[in-house]
Amino acid sequence: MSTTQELRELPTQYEPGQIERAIYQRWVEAGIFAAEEKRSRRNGGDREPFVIVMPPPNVTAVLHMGHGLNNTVQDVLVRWRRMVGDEALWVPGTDHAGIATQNIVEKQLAAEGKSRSDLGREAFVERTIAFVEETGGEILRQLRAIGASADWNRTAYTLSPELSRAVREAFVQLYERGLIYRGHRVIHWCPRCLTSLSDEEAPHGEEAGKLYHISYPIVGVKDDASLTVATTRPETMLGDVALAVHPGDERYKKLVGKSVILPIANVEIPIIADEYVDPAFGTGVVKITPAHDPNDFEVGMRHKLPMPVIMAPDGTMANGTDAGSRVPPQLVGVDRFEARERIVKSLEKSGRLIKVEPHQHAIRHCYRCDTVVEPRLSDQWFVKMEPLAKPALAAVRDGTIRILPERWEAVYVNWLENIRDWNISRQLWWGHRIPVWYCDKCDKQIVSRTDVTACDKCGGAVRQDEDVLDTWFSSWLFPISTLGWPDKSSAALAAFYPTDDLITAPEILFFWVSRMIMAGYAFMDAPPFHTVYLHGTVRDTDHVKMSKSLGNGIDPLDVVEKYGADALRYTVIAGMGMGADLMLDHRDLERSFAPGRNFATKLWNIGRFLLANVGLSPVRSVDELRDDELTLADRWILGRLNATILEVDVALGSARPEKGKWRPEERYSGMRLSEYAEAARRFIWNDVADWYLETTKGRIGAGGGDSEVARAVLTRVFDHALRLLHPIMPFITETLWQRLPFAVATDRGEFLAIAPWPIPHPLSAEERDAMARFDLVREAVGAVRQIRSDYAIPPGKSVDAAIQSRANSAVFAQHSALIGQLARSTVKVDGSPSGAGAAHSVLSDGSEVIVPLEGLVDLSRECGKLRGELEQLEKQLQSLSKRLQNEGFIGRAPATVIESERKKEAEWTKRREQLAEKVKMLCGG
RNA sequence: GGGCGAGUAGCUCAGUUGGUUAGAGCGCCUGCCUUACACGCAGGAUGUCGGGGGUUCGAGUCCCUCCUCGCCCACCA
Repeated sequence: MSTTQELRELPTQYEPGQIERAIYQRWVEAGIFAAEEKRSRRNGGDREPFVIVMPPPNVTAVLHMGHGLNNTVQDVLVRWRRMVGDEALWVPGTDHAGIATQNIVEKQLAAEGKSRSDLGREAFVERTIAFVEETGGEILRQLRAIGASADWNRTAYTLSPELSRAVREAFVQLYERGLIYRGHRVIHWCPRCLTSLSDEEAPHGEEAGKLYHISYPIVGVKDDASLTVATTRPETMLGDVALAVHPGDERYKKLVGKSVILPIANVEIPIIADEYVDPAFGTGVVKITPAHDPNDFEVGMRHKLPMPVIMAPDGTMANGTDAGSRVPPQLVGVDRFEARERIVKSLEKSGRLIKVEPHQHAIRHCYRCDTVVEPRLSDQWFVKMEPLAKPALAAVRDGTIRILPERWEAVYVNWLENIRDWNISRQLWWGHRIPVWYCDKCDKQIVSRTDVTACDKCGGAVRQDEDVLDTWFSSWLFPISTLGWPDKSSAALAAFYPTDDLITAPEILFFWVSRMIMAGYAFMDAPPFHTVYLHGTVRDTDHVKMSKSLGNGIDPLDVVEKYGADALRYTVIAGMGMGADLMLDHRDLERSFAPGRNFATKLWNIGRFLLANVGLSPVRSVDELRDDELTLADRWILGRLNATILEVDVALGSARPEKGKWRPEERYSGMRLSEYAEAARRFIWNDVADWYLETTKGRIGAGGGDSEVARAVLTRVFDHALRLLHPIMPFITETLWQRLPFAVATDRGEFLAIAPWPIPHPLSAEERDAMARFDLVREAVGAVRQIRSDYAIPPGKSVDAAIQSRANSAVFAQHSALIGQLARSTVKVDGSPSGAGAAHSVLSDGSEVIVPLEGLVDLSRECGKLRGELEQLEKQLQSLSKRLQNEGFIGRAPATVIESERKKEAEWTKRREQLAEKVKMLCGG
C-alpha cells in the first residue's frame, strides 16, 4: 500500500474549513437536495415523500444559535429520510416580518432625521424593498455554512407575487365564507409602532403599579357626598362615561341611577349597575372608560354609553372621537404617563385623591418594541376563529397531529378551546395591503382577488383599505403557499402536501403552529403536518436566553470557522434532550463545543488509521465471508453494529403514522435525537475505536487471509457507522466515506448523503453468544489493566498474568494472545502463576485473573501499606461495633443515625474481607 | 388567579412498563507523547436521586404533602 500519498489526503490535523465548502458545493451541483414531484408516490413515483417546511426566519435576520439549533434538527431529519430512500424535501424561505422590518427601516430614517411620513407611503415601501433586496436573505446563505440541505430552488418569500396571491385568495375565501369581518371595538394599540396588535402580539408582563383611590362627587346629594373609585390608570378618567357598581351591592344600591361629576373634565356621568363589577375588589366601584378598556367597552355596549377617545394614536392626550373638550387644553399633547402624574397631582390638590396603594398587576406590552400597549377603540379586520379552530382541535385530540414534547398538547388544546377572534389588520405600510376597496361615491365595500380600479356598482372612484395584514396572515399559509396553493393543480402540492414534520420553538405555538393547522384544514381540508416538534431555547450559563442585544450570543459562523459545522451540529443535537433548553457558554466556545470538536477529531483519526492500514485496494465483501473466517472480535463488532442500528432506529422512531393517525404506543416515541447521537457516538468511540480497532492492529499488518477478513470487517463497520452519523455530521462523514475502500466499485455511491441507511437484522443466538464471550475477554483485559494501574506498573514493563478459569477456559485460551496484546502483558490460562506475591481480580463468570507482582513492585512495601490499611480498618470497625452494641447509643440516637451507622458497619465489614483476601494473595498467609 | 414542567455527580443532562452495584458528556485526580488520535489513552474519585410521609418483597421511577425554580395562559378596575 502506498500509504504516504493517501495520507497526504488526510492531514494529521482535521481542518473543517478546508473541506466543508467544497463538499457542500458538490452536493448542490449534484442536485441531491432537489426533490422531484414525479418521484413522490403521491404523483405516481416510487418514493415516499418526506417534507419539512422551514419556519421562515425574518428576511432581515442574521443567523444566531437559535436558528442554528432549529435548522440543524430539521436537517438531521431530512438527511436521515433522504438516506432511507424517501423523496426528501426541505422547503426554505423567509418572512417579510411586517412590524420588525418596518421598525428597522424607520430607525434608519430616524438616524437621517426623517420619519416615514416624510417619505410618504410609496417611497417608504420602495426603500424597504431596496433594503430587503440588499441585505435580505443573508440568513439563507448562512444556513448553507451549517450544512442545511434545503431545496434552494424552492426558496420562498412571504411577500413574493406567488405567496401574495395566496394571501389574497385566503382573505377573499374567508370573507366569502363569512369568517372575516370588520369590527369596531377596543384592540391593543402600540403607541410607538402606531399599529394595532393581536392578542398574541401583546403579552402580559408583571409590573409593580399603583392603585389610586379617587372620589367622584355625587350630584344632587347634600354636602359633599362622593363615590370612591379605585383605578390603576387615572389618566383614562377623562374618558369615563359612567361609574359602575354590582347590582347586588347593598352599599351602593340606592345610588344607581344618580350621577357624579367627573373631576377635571367636569362632565356629569351616571352611576350604573353591571354584573361585571366585583364588589370585593377595591371600593366596589369601577369607572367605565369604554374607548380605552376592553371590559369597559363591553359594559358601554350593554348600557349604550358614549365612547369618547381621549388619546391620540401616539399615546398623547387628545380630544378624539366623541371626546368634546374632556381633555383640558393644558393636558392636550401630553404623554399618557406624564398626564397620569399631572392628573394625580391635580386631584391631590383638589382633595379628590383619597389614597394610593402599591398594586401588582399584569400589563400588556408590544412584542416588538416592549412599549406598554394602549387599549383603543378602533375599526379593524378580524378573523372569526371558532369555526377554524374546530378541526384543528380535533386533529390533535384524535392523534392525526402529535405535538412533542407531549405536555404542549395540553397548552395547545387549552388555547384553541378559548380562542378569540384574530385582529389581522395592521396600521403599517410594510406588508400585504388588505384587498378591500371602498367606493367614495356609493360607499360600497369591495373585497377582491384582483386590484379594483372602479366601483362595480356605480363606477365611482375607489380607494384601497390603508391597512396591511398581520405578518402571520401570510405565515399561516406557508405550508400550502410554498407548494403552489391556491393553484390546486400544482404538482408540488399534490406530491408534497400534507408535509411531515414542523420543527420550531414553543414561543410560536399560537402565533404560527396552531394557525397553520387551521389554515391547512380551512384551505386544503387536510392537516399541514402530522408531527410538531418543539425544541428548547439556547441559553447561556446563567440560563438567560441568548440574544445579540444582551451580548450573550454565540455566532454560529464563528463556531463553524473555529471547529466546523459538524462540531456545532453534534454538540447541539447531543446536548439537547427532548424539549429541553440548551446551555452554552458564550465566553468559552472551546469548552461549549468540545463534545462536537473532540468527536470530529476522533472520527478523523479513525479515518487516518484506516487509510494507513486498510488502504484503498478493494476489500472482500463481509456478506461473503464464511463464519469460520471471522474472529470473535469480528463477530462482536458486527453484532454491536447491528445493535447500534437498532438503537438508532428506535431513537428516531417512525417517520410518519401508519394509517393517518398516530397509534397510542408510537405517538410519543421517537424523535429522540440526543439518544440517537449518543448511540452512534458510543458505538464509534467506545466499541470501534477503543476495542475493535485495537484488535485489528496485529492482524492487518500480518497479511494473508485473516488480514483480508479484518480489512473487510473494519471497513464495513466504519462504512455503516459513517452512514448512521451522516445526518448529524454530514461534512466529515462524507469526506471520510469518499476514501473508504469498497468490495466492488459499485458499492461506492456518488455520495454518502444519498447512500442507503443501514438495515438491521434481528440478533441471532450465535451473535449474542459471541458478544457475551468477547465481553469476557474485555473483562479480563480490564482486570489486568486495573492491577497494573493499582500497583503503578510502568506501561513499558510486561507482566505475566494468569487466568484461572471456571467455565470459559476455551475462550480465554483461544484469546490469551489478544488479551495480552490489549493489556500489554503475557497471559497464561489455567497455569499456575509463577513467582510469589500476586494481585487478583474475580471476573463475572467466577474466573480469577492473577498477576504476580514479584520483581515488579516492592512487595514488602506494598504489603506493609496494605497491612497498615487493614489494621486501621479493623480498629475503626471495632469501635463502630462497640458503639452499635452500646445500649445508651441505641436508646437515644435518632433511628436514622443508627441505621446509617449499621449500613456503614456492613460496608466496612465487606471491605475488610476484600482487603484481607488481597493481603493473603499478595503477601501470603 | 388557572394550568403545566423541572429539581439526579462541581456543570449540562439521560434514566424506557417500579427489579442486581443509578449512567453519559464536560470538569476533577493519578499515570502515560503505547507507531490513528494529548481535541488522546489507561485507571480513579464524586450522588441521603429537593424535604417529609405512604403503597410494595423491592421506589430515582407510583400516590400524598411541603419547599425551590421555570414556563404558558388570564378582562379584576
